[in-house]
Amino acid sequence: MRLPEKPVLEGLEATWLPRWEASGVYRFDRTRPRAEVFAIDTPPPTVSGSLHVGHVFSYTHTDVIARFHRMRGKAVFYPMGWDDNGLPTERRVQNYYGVRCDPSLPYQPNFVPPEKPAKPPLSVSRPNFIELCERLTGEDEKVFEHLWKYLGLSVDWSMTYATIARRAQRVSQLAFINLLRRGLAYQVEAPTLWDVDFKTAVAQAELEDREMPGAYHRIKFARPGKVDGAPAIEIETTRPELIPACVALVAHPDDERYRALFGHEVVTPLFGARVPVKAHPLADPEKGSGIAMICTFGDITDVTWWRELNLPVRAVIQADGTLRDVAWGAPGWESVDAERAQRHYGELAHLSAAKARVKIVDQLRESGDLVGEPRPITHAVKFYEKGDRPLEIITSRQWFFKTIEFREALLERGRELQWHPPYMQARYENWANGLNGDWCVSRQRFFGVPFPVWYPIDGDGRVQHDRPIAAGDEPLPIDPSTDVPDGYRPEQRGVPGGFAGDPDVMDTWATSSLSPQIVCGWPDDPDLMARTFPMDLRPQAHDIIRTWLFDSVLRAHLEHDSLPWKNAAISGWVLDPDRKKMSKSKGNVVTPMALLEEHGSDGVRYWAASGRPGTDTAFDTNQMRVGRRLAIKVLNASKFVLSSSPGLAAPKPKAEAGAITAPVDRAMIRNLAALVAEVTEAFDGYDYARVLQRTETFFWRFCDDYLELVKGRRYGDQGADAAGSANAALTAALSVMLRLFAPFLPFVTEEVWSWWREGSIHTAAWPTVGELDAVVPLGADHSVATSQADERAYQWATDVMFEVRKQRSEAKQPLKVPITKVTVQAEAASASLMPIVDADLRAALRVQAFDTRVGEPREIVVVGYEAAAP
RNA sequence: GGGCGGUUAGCUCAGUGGUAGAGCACCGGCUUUACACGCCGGCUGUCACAGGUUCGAAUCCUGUACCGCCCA
Repeated sequence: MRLPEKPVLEGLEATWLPRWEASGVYRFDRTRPRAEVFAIDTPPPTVSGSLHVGHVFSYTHTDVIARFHRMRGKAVFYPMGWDDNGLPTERRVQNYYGVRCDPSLPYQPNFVPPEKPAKPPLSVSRPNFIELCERLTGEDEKVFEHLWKYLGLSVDWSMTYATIARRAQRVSQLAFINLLRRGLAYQVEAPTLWDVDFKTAVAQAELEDREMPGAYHRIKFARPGKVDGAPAIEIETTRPELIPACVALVAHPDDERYRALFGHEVVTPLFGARVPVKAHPLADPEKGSGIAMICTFGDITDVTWWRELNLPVRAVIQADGTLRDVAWGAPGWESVDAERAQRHYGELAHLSAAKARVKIVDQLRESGDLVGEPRPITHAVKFYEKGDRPLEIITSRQWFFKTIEFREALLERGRELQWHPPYMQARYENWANGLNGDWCVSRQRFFGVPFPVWYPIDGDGRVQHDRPIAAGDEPLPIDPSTDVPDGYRPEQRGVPGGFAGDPDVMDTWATSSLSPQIVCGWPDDPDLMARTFPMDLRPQAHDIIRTWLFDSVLRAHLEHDSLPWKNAAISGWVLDPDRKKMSKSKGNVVTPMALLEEHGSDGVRYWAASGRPGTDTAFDTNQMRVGRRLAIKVLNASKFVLSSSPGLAAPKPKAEAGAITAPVDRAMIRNLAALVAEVTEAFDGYDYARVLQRTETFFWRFCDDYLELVKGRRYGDQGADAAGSANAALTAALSVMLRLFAPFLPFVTEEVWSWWREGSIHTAAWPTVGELDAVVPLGADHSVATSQADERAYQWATDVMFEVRKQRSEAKQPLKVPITKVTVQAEAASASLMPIVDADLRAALRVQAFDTRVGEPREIVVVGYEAAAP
């Protein structure tokens, strides 16, 4: 045993990280059967950003659980992933290098990116762009890995994956092909949510509502045939620029005001298009004038009306968000006055929706079709969560995964899953019940997993999207923009009679939702799959229940007819002192590395692990200081327990431990056994915060009360046997408490363990009640009566300590001044305990004598202090 | 508008029917032979509000207010 003279926390990370790496304590043992494995589906952080304190928070929760199961003897399967796939990486690369992707350019083999971001942005080919993405994410991943290791995550770094790497692409494409074969993946030309800046389709899961200023415009629709005198129909709309896209008006079937109009036609203002008036229950009689214009497409209700009422398409918004050219009078664009329509529309074409709105309001005002003035309102507008302008609905060809028809089965899967905390399941149910369409999985972007399909090109040069040529399983992953389908030659690409690759990439969630399959080796490593899948735990934050969690459940349900994991542990967020979510955009994010260096990894982990599952937690450096103090206390208390003769300059190993015979020692050990039972159960229920809190409380009382009480005795005041009992109890308790703390404070506990034990504490066995029972000698001592008597003695001793300490404090007497006498009056049951603890108390409190008598009420009085030396 | 969570000491939070708790902060004391990054002690409350159930409610029920989140 080698005890440091002055143990310190500083440098423990630098000491232990390389040793853990060298000894492979966190390496997954893949020879173990499924029952002995604990498999964790770790969230791959987005590499394009930077890790913030929220990541430190939630990843610590997972690590604490992983360490608990490792100590319980499980082979912990704990890989880390990097989410480098998709739009965030694209954006970061564009900004970092000052480039933009132009898919029409050829690949430049020796391309060197500009040292400083180019202005204006440099156009590069798609392969060059992807190289830059991989290069930058590679650098980011190194920084991330260093932080994770420094934090002490017990990840097996030999199993790291990336969501854009070949393995993830292969899994993603294989799963897609399987769905395609089963008819569960399909493509269709349909109105789809569309971001006009990113120029891509987006899914329902990526929407968010934002409160935006807008205005109701009251607009007249004329009734043909009754040119004069007949009252015009007035509708209200927030999007008057879509009047040229109007295909009908709609009112509620029961609305008396409009019932007579159903089946008749009205004429759009400015453009003179004849449109029918329809009835549909979704029309809200309370809203505006009770009759609405249906455009193709202003919002998702328009899509519903269009589909259910079998209306034609008259689309004006194009992919970039501007109004396209329209030839009024041509088929589909009939007008009662095509020339007038063209004149008005000509002023709108090529304007953005927002600018067209301003223009058309002028036109309506001039033509007299605007009733009154626009009425400003605030309303919820749908945005792509990463977007800057409102979503449009654009008709395009997109890939979908069937989702809606599995709604009930997915709800059942949600009920099958164990949620921690349980109420998070409501988020899942809420989302599943609110789904209004299948999952749109194609994205019109560059950096992502391509769809492994091509299309034949017919003799006239038309791409035959309804006859996709799917890649076979074996060559996957493939890139249809460079690879060639079976039966074709490269030079046939893009020519009549040849083929064309699918140009889109998959929604990143379509790949991320396969993280269990990616890490568990599906389908290429069935042996690993059998040992790890379905996994034990999915840890994640609650904001991505509707995306990552839901999609993962869907994919496992479709591919394996099972849940992907048994448990979902949902972390809360880190809130700043104003109770707002910490985020980069608010500028309130703290650099994690600086925190770890200032407070120590153990200190930061203590703060994180204090946040209960699912609960949002305030960012609180004070808690990190508390954690740091706890770690220091562990060092010092351990040194005391393990040393003897502390008066000597160099501590020596303590005397041999003996049989635990002193009642207070037995009581402490039994209390610790009760703690072990309680916290083990809490850990099994994923309530790590309770484990930490209970263990901490016990430990601190152990230091302040038990340690002080037995200090004199363990140095031999009462003879060798009495010292042996104290030393045995101290040592056993230390061993157990260190292991209870090990998942939370991996550095300091490993340091102390290394002073006196072989091997890593992190592969040591989790403490059991049985091992503590075993250190107290078996026999009559184990009777309930003896246990209770021991506990009363311990309790009585702490009561006396408290009272005497209080009086000494009130008398402002230094501890070194001996108390000459303490008179004690107590009920017989307590007074009779005095002989058992008398010697311990006299040493701990510097009391020369206790004068005890039976009586009530209980009174403990310090009679006097020895006169201080002159 | 619907749903979920929260509201306890100045701050951060425990506390699932039985005398309101911890840490931090604050005040006083103590260089004590593991630790001054420490130790001992003290102060601190309309448990958001209003009803109800109960012998008894921070805890269970109903409603209200406010905060946060999810979904429309």
